[in-house]
Amino acid sequence: MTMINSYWHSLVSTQMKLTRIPRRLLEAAELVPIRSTQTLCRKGDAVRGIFFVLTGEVRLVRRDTNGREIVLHRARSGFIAEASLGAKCYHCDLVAAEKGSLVRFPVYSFREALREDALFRDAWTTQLAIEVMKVRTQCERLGLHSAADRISHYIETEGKDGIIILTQSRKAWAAELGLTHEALYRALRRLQDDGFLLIDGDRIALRNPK
Amino acid sequence: MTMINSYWHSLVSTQMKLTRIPRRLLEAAELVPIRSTQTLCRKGDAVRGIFFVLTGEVRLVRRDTNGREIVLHRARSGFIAEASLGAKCYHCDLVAAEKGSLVRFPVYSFREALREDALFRDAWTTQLAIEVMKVRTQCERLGLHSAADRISHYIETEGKDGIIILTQSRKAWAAELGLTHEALYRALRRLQDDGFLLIDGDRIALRNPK
DNA sequence: CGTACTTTTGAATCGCATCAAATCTGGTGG
DNA sequence: CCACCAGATTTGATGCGATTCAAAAGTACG
Repeated sequence: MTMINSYWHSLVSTQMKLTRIPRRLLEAAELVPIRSTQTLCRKGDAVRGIFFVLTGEVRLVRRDTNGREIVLHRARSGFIAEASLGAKCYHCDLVAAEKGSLVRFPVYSFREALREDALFRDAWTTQLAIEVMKVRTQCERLGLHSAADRISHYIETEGKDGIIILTQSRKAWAAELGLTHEALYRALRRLQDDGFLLIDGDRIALRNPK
Repeated sequence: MTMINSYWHSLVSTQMKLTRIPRRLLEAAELVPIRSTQTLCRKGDAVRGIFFVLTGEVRLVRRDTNGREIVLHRARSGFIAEASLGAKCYHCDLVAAEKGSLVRFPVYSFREALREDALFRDAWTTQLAIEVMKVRTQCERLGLHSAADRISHYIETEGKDGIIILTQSRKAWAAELGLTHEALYRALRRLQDDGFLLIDGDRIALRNPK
């Protein structure tokens, strides 16, 4: 148990760079294996835990009136649904996109830890602020009217030096970009043909990085 | 000065319901009148202050490659650019959309207040979490493919009981919805003609509120 | 080796963007 | 008070791009 805890400790600390997870909070946590497509919680469920993704991928999704999934957030390493800490019930579904594992922190222990550990609190606040900025960037992207613009924007903001290594299928990427998968395939093809993109499997590079 | 401070105090406290702004932070604050279209700060500027809108409207905007404005957030009463507290420089422009006034809190004093006042800190964290959820809702809206869906979604999430009172021009609303103003006008017209909306000036009501 | 899912392409359609232009409106200065 | 002006509102015509529906080929996994 101690070994597992120290495993969490190092992983979680890597993510929240400014501090460590307080010992007592770690001791109250629970390691949860997840299988692909598993729904961890649903919109409306009472908030029982704060989740930290260790491996695999967990998505924050809502559904439109046609039942289509809208992906609001993807977490492959780090907290997910941070905003639920202050809420009574979840505002989205949490769905695993891959097999993996996560840590569940009881809400009560989490709040207690924030109250009593200043470093942890600072890290949490920073985490929330970063999250706000990320989501704003996502809004900015969805505000662009063409598929090509959204693709460029994605590579510029999510990649490094105009290069992105995709960590999801193109179909899933299309959903994140607010496009149908067909529109994404065609836009990628055209951008490649026109010399704006260099595509090699999951590695996609902008030819004219600004 | 005392009177002005207590004026801020009541306004700011109304917004941040869970606490008060600490006295020392208020004393370090500065009242700033703003005129319409004034740019308060630009993307890339060093973060000098945290802004709280008292009256008027301030928008958080970025510009796409064509120079078109993308509105990421509108504040008519409350903090704006909260996420900049943890950053070195602003990540968006702040532009006034109306004449009004705001309070500028020096970043240093703000951080100090968060460190030393537990109630204020809790309120701030809650504020950030709420902001995350709001922006996620905005993403969800922009992920919808049709103008009609975005309009309905807006009324359902931003209005009360299926009724929204617009606090901005339709042109500005169109930008917030990620549409051209023409597309918004036409969609509104069609929704009204088809009996889905009841439009009376700035009051817009859903006919089939779910 | 079969099955489920992704990737890819095709064809048809629809809705939104774009360009244009005619009111309408609120606010300003004469 | 009125003329004027800038911006918002509204309608029209046109074209493009994304959606939709369909289907084939590729791929991963048990």
